[in-house]
Amino acid sequence: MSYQNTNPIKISLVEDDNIIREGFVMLLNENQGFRVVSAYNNCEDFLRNVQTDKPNVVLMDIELPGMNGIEGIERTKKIYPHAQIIVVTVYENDDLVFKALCAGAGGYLTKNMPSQRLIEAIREIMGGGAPMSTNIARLVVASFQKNHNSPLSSRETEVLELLSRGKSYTNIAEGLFIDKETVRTHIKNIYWKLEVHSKAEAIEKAMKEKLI
Amino acid sequence: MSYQNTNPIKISLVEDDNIIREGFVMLLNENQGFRVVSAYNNCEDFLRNVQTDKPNVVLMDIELPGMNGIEGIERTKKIYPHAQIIVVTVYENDDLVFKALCAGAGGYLTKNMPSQRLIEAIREIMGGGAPMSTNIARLVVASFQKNHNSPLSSRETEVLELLSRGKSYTNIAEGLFIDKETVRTHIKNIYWKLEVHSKAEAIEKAMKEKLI
DNA sequence: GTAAATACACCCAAATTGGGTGAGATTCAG
DNA sequence: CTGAATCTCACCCAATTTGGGTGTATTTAC
Repeated sequence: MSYQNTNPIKISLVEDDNIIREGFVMLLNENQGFRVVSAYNNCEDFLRNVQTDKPNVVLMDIELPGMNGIEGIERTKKIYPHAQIIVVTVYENDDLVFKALCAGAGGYLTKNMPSQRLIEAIREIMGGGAPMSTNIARLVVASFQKNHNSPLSSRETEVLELLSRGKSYTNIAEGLFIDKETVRTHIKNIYWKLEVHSKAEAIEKAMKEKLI
Repeated sequence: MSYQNTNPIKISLVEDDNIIREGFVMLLNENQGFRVVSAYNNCEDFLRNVQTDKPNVVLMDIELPGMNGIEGIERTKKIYPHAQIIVVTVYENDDLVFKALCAGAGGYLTKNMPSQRLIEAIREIMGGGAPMSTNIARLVVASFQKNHNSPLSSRETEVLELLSRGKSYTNIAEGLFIDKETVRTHIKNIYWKLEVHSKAEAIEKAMKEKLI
């Protein structure tokens, strides 16, 4: 599949650093397959024009004057969901990564990448992928992994899992084909092991320690 | 960083197809930086030897005779957590991908990749990354994204979010600095909008439709 | 064979939940 | 500017849920 012989990929940039922004414009426009249709130093201006710019891909910074990038991603997805958004930032902070992805980012790159990586990333996201820097990919995958040293038995974990989905003791008992009293015993033991005294505390602690 | 001048990366294979397994062995051993220390056609044999094989990286198939790969990943992580596990399979099924990652896989490749991608992936995972096929990465990232056409208002979403963490009405009211009665009203409206009649149903539906 | 895990029983009181109905204040789009 | 949606609070009621206590029996794993 070659993009050279078809319509160029339309790109919008949102980046407040003039040097970097202009650098990206030049880098991308050099490439036959790409066309930078707009470049802004803030989200507000970008959002006002996104529906006329109609970009295929948006490269979005996070730290911006005025509205931040996370909010910007959310709003973009609301008014022009067709756009694929790649975050390009210096921040490798866990929290920010997940917030960006939850808000609708389709990729996440850190600025210390070689510039060629940017080109690849745009091709990747247009080809149905989700370009991420090495460390980001690891962060994302690690977020799925459970704690392999759980103090809870597998049955207890099962019970807590159902409890965390809002099920009542009765519900859980039915789901596991055991008596409600047995569920209660399990939950008492879970509370004792986790040193908590309520559903909410148990779920919070279990989430934090990746037990469920 | 060159692996050629240091200790080779030790690799174990778990793959029941003889042709593919032997193909991987040859491909990897051709490479100076790698050494295949063992290759099995089932998980059971692998698990018996992993502590003596001491692989850095394990390439694991999912569909296997006897114990399946997901179970295999879990057990491997229990008895030899040091190993980095890359799933190599034909299955691109959502459920399987997430189960594998939850179980402890650090990467996920589909078998239709060019063989060179396997080499890259092993280097990637040893370098702190999480190698994934294009479609898999998209699946994983998409799993974070919320539905941008939620029928719920932002306040209602906030309430449902707290409810899904096991909080009681009282808890939620305190957390949002509003009255318990207001929380009740929100929840009644949530139930009406989602056409459900209980906490568990609301959470289930909200999760399914990615409202929270 | 001992410890952990799993399962069940009964007591009790406080808290939670779901449903109904109504209503004032604010915000936002047409 | 107006009407719809949202956010806020109030009071009624009954059934269910929850957390804590204590005790027991069977199975499983090391």
